[in-house]
Amino acid sequence: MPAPRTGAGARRKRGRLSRSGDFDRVYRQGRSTGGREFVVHVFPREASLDPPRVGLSVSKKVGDAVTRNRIKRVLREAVAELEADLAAGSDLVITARADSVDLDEREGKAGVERELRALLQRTSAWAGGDPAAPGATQSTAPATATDDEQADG
RNA sequence: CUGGCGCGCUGGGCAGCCGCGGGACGCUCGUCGUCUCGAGGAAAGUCCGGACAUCACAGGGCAGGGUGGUCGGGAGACCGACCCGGGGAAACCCGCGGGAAAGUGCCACAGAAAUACACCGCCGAUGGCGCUUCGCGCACAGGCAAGGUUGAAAAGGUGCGGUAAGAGCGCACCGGCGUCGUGGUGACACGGCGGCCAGGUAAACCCCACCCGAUGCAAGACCGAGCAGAGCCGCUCGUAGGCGGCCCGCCGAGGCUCAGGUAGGUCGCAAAGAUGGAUGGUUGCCUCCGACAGAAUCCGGCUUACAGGCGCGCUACCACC
Repeated sequence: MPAPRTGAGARRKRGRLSRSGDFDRVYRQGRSTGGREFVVHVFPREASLDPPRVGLSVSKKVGDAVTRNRIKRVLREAVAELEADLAAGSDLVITARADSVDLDEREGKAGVERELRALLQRTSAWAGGDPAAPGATQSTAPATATDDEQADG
């Protein structure tokens, strides 16, 4: 019995969002904000001690396989720079839109990082930036927030 | 040299800093260290084939589908050489590929007629009629398919002979067909002879020869929560069981086993090898870095896309030296 547990635990990459169920939870129950190039969904989990997890979504609308790989790599580099700013225990999904290709061609990683930072600052406002009392705020806030976002988008 | 033609290679490099995935080794066992490997010629389209896997399957046939010049290789729808048709001065390039005398269908419009005809015509030798006598006239019987008309195409073409007019009826050459000979493994080529009877379409049905079981790594194999199911033990007589091994003490209504197999995991899976999916970011220099494009079970082939650069071979009409 111990063998599969350690094997699974060692394989799990930290800071990555996996499982389509996790994605669905972020989309359905999280809040979102978007710009011209990216959309960010955020969902605070209960266990706040875990490091934040980030998932990337780059659809075929963005471009062919080479283009999509490029966008994902630049996004990963940018996220690595901004990781310290992320609230612990939160899941977020970053979706690239078609205009992100132009941004990358013009400014590269620096432009992507700048846009992403702007979006994440907005999310940190409603995440409270306060990991001390996450359980109380999260139980009430997400339900209404989800409705607002769905109406907007 | 220049122009033309064919083939092959390459598909940014170097340096600094910061990163990512796999593997091996090491230890102070971790958010560790060292070493090492880490996208393509097409990774693409998924058009073929093979391996592998599960299911089906005595043998044979039908249906359905695929392939189609020859020879050699091969698992092949692939490759090489050759044959055939066309282009070029040449190197070379492009194209097609069993069978249309087994049968059926179709061939619009036009045209008299589309494998079959007689509209306009020609003749009227022979027979008939009239005049009349070795002949002439009529165009009734009949003969003809040369000429005209239509068309992409009218049952070989041109010429001479021949005839009443004509006709491969005869002859010469050409074309096609058959046959014989020679050369070639063969497709086929060349030559002799024969008689003239035969349109196209098979990516229309069809006929002939050969080949083909189905599904595809989300194949498939193993482990396996939870829920429900079956069996056994136990249910206040504080028992079964639990509190890390034992005793006391406490808690106590459930506990254990089973096959099946969901979520999930492992394997399949690799000298790149993931399973939200690594192979990157940034700075500087190289006068410029810029094409098409990102592995997902593996291996062949085909097809398609492609900036720039490099090399080799062949050819010589015209122009230049």
